[in-house]
This record gives sequence, structure tokens and C-alpha cells, in this order.
Amino acid sequence: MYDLVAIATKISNISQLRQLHAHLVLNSLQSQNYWVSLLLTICTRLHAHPAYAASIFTSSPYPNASVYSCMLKYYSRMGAHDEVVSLFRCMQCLDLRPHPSVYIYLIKLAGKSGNLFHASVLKLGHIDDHFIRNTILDMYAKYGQVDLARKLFEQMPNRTLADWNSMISGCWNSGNEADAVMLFSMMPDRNTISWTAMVTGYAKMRDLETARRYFDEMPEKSVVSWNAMLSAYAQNECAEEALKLFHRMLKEGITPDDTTWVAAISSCSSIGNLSLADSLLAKINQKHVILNNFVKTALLDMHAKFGNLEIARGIFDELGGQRNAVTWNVMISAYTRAGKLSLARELFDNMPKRDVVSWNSMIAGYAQNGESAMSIHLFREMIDCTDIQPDEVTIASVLSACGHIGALKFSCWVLNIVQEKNIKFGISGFNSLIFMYSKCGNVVDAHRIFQNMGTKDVVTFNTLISGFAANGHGKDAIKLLLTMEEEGIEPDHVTYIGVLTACSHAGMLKEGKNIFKSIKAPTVDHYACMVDLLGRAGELDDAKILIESMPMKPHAGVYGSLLNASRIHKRVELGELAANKLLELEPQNPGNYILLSNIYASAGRWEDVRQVREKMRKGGVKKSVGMSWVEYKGQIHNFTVGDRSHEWSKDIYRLLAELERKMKRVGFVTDKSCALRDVEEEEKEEMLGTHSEKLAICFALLVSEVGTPIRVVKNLRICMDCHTAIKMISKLEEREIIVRDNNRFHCFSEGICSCHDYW
DNA sequence: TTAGGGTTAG
Repeated sequence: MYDLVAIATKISNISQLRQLHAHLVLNSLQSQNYWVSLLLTICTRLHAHPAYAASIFTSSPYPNASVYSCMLKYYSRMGAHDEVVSLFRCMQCLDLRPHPSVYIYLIKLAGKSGNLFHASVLKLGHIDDHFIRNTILDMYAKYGQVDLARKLFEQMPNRTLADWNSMISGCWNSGNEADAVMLFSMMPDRNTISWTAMVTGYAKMRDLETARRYFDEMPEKSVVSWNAMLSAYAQNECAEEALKLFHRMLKEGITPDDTTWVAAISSCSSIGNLSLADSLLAKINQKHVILNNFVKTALLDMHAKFGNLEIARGIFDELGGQRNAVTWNVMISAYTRAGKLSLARELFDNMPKRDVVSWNSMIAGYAQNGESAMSIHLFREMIDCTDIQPDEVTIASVLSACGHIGALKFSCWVLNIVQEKNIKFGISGFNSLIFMYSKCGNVVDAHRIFQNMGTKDVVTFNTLISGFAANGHGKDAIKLLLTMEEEGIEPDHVTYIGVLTACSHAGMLKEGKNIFKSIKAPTVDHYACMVDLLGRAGELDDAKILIESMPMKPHAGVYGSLLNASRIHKRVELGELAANKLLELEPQNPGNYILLSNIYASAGRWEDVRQVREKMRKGGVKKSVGMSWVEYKGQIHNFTVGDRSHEWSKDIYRLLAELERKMKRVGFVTDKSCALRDVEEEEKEEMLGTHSEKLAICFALLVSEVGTPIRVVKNLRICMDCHTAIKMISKLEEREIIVRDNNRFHCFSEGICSCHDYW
């Protein structure tokens, strides 16, 4: 028998196991509990097939606690949680006493609801087992029940080092720095684990300096301690510091493990330094490291961030069965970052188990690529069809999408969910709220949120400043810039873009000039804003001089501003100059051709108009489709030029025709530029007057209550013809109509638009 | 057989 036991412990593959099994059968030993337990232990070690393990288990006619425990351990190793639980219930029914390690596994598995086991552990007297006791303590500490953990800890007659360490981590988990420090100082003895817990604790509080102090004072460091400090840097936007520490680690002869590589790789990708990444890859290859899927996922992400989508996809495919939710999520966001939404969606639809990050990645992916309506649609699906709880990131993305298309009602619905589910907002949540309100034209609420915020960051200020800019509140934008400086928040280049745009929209030439002068190192974008400001104010020659004096090469935005100003002030020669530069810089952008052809059209130079159109056709440049959204009862309705797909189409067009008749009767003449801008000569008659914003407005007129203002958002600039037509509609229908285009609001009321400077 | 470190979304 002793020979057999010796053989059994050395078994290293399934066929050896089957041989032993056969030998036991031959000697009629296979149903003895001792041997069943031993076979099951080997099954666990070798990951044997569940059917085989089950057949061994059932060969025992009267399985005892040991057999049950071995089978339970087998299932837990295989991740078959349901089987684990049902087996445990069987044991309870049979009054069998599980092995302590079984409890440890079960308590960990139960996680947050693990306190169910506490009573049973007490009843069976397992509480004196310090391994089990510590697991319970740790479970309480990990899952936010620090009070229970403390109670247990204080009642303990003999605390082990592990108990102290669990308690310290528990304090950090609940953000209780004072208690963590006190426990650490009171400890009778400390090990690397205690010190490392302090390092991670401070890292969680984003206090990297103190974390580093503990790290430096640590009497002995393990790889884990190094990793803790490395990750602290890597996760708090200190990638450079992380890589410095990584190199010191190598110099001191510490062998990196998987976690080390993950931190190094992710630091590399956030710095965006390709050559650094290459040298890191070389090191990994040179050391012949076997990479686990954490490292592979980090590598996947790095390649994706460097734009190597094929390599990233290669790693993803290679991972095969080792893929987890994170791997899928990384690949999805790799695609959304690159604007490849359909590929991202394909993965999203095919992934086996989506978590909140998967939904967030896809919702944010749509939102960031201009597919706001899809983003909102997907959020509804998440709420209506799944049990997954949205978090701050979800809400921030959806609110941003709502802002883009002015979906105020839908935003209210989203905010109700936030209240219902008690989702806590941090800075980014509030920032998105400010964005949404100001994009919906509700500056008052945007400002209210801003004032109630505890801590603000530069994005908070920038968002509200841009909101003021879009709503024509130039003075408020400048005031906010001053507040910002008072509160010690350094304005960045986005801040100045916002303030300059605000000046431009409010016609504040002098103030804008002063602000521009105060910018330490103006970027090309600031020059573009300045050209826009000068141009709109009619100082086109100054704008041209400014462009010529620029220390850097002007980009498309600079000439775009000049072109727009030339159109407003009918300066054909300057417009031609700007447009030609633009066509050089962006030969594929249809907007530039259309702007130029409009300038020629307004000057009556039809032959030039024809030539521009011809050039566009030859270059294969397609005109972009203008879209308009209107929100009705929390649903988003979108329209494109000449759209007939809406179920209300018939009524919409009937109303439009009726309105046009009325307009003609009161002497309204359409401006042909509208037709020339978007359609070929032969289609002109048919398409005239069917721009998306008009369709959206007619739809809103049909469905909305009399007296309520109509809100429409257009993704491009609204054209002159529609501008005039909407003015007239607001008068004829006695309705207030608010149209927001790319960057500002047009408020039409009683035949007057309150943003005259725009045209 | 317990305690410390890991990849993703804004």
C-alpha cells in the first residue's frame, strides 16, 4: 500500500492516473474512501475531465467528509461554482464536517455575502482555525464591512500577523487613513506585506509622495512591493516615474514578474513613446518571458494605442480561450478609438459576457465618433434589457451624447436613473452635466452645477466657458477666466480657445485682442480663433496680416475662418485665396468646395461655380449629409436632406408646402444658394426647401404643444436660406424656434433671429 | 490553507 501512495503522489499525467485507477479496481480498492479521496486529489492537480472525476466520486458507496471535500476542491479548481455550492449543501444535510480549506474557498467565493458562512463556521467550531478566521476577517474588510471586521479583530484572543495585515487593508479600502496608520504603528511585528499594504493604501489616496516614503523605508522589498510602487505610478498618470523605477529595479537585480511587465507596458503606452515600447518588447523577448493573459492584454492595448490594429487583433485572436471580459473590452475600445465602429460593434455583439466596461466602451465609442443617437439608443438597451448597473462613466458618456444632439428630455430621464440607482458623481460626472446643460442652451443650470461643485478641474472651467461661448455670453466667459486664475487653476490652450470663441460670437473685438496678447505661447488654434474674431468683425485685412505673421504653418481652421469671413463680408478675392489654400490642405473635405462655390454663387460667377463642382466630382469628393435632430417625448427623431423615411413624412411635407405657400403670400423669396449648395442643377426643383432642419421643425410643429419652444440641433452650420425661412416660420406660426448648429444657438422669435452677427 | 501588486471605458 505504501508503494501505491508513493506512486500516486508522483503521477503527472492522465494516463498514469488511469493506470493507478485500473490497478485499484483489480484489487477491489476503488470504492474505499481513502483511495477515492486520493484519486480526486490527483484529478484536481491534473485538471482531469469532470465526467471522469464524477465517476470516481460515485464509485464510493458511502462517501465521507474527506471524499466530499476532495470533490468540492476539484470543482472549485475547475471554476464550477454551482457544483461547489450544491455539494456543500449536501454535506450540510448529511452533517458532514468539511475540511477547513473548503471553508476558505467557499467564503472567498461568496465574497460580499460570505457572512452567511460566519454562523456555520462558529457552530462547527472552526472559528479557532486561524486560517479560516482570517479569511472571514479579510472578507469583511475587503467588502466594505469594516465595522464587522473590527469587531471580530478586537474579540480575537491571539491575532496573527495576517489578521493585522487584513485589518490595515480594510481600513484603506474604506479610505480610513488614520486607522490604517494607527494599526500599522501598533503592530507587534511587521513584514513586507504590512509595508506593501501601506504603499498601496497611499497610492489609492493618490498620495504618491507618502507611498514612496513607505516604499523607501521598507526594510526588505519583495517583487510585489516593487510592483505596488510601480503600479501606483502607472495608475496615477506618472508613467515616466514608473519607468524610471522599473529601470532601477532591473539595475538592482530584481527579476520582473508578470505584474511588473504589465505596469511597464501600460506606462509605455500612456507615454506614447514608440521606441521605448520597442526596447521593452526586446527585453521581454530576450528574457524569454512566458506571458500570461494580463501581460498579453496590456500588450494588445499598447499596440492598439500605437495604431497597430492588426498586431493587436493578432494577439486577441491568439488568446483564444484565455480571453476574458477585459481582453474583449480592450479590443473594442481599440476599434472605437480608430473610428471603426462596426468592427467594435461586431465584437460587442459576439462577446460571451458583457460587463459595465463593455457597455461603457461601446456607448462612449458611439458618442465620441459623432453617433450620438446610437449612443443613446444603446444606453436605453442597457437599462431596459440587462441587469448591469451603469456607473459614472456610463452616465458621463450618455450625457455628452445628449448634449451633442440637444436631448434635454432624455437627459432628465438619465438623471432620474442616476438618482434611482444612487450613482455617485465625481468631477467628470459633473463636467458632463455642465456640458449637457450648456449644449441644450440651459446656461443657468450649467452655471448652477458649476457653483455647487466642490472641487473643479481645468476641464470644468473649459466646459462652462465653451458653453458661455456657444450661447453668446462673452462677458461671462471672460469673467470665468479671471475666476479661474483667482482659484489658482492654470488655464490651458482649450481655455483660451473657449474665451476667444466667446469674444468672437459676442462681437467683442477689443477684449479678444487683449486676451490673445496675454497668451504666453499661442497655438495655431488660437490664431484660427483670432482670424475668426477679426474676420467676423469685418477686419479682414488685419486677419490676413495676422495669418502672414504666424510663426507656424496655418492649418485648415485658420483658412476656414478667413473663408467664412470673406463670405459674410462678400470679399470674393480673399475668399478665393483662402479656399485655394484649403483645397490644398484638405482636398477631400466637401465643405471647402461648397463654401467656395457659394462665394462664387453670391457674386453671380456661375461658370466658376460649375468648375468647382466639376473639380469636386473629378476628385471623388462626396458632399456630406447634413443631419438634424429633434427630441419628442424622450425619443430622438433625426432627419437628413430630403428625408422621406420618417413615418410622419407625408404630414411633414404637407405642412412644409403649406408654410411655403404662406411665405410666398407675404412676400418671402427663397435664396437660391441653398439649392446650389447641396444639389445638382437638375435635382434643384425637387429638393428645394427640404433641408433637414426644416423637416425637423415641421415635425416638431406637428407634434409639440402650442406655446412650447421648438428645439432643433443640426450637425452642420445652418444655411442662409433656412435661416431666413425659419425666421419667417417663427413669425407665421407664432412659435419660438431654437436651432443649435455646430457651435452656437440661433433663437428665432416673431420673425427675428437674436444672433445677427452670425451671417 | 490566510494577509500585499496586474490589463479596459470618460
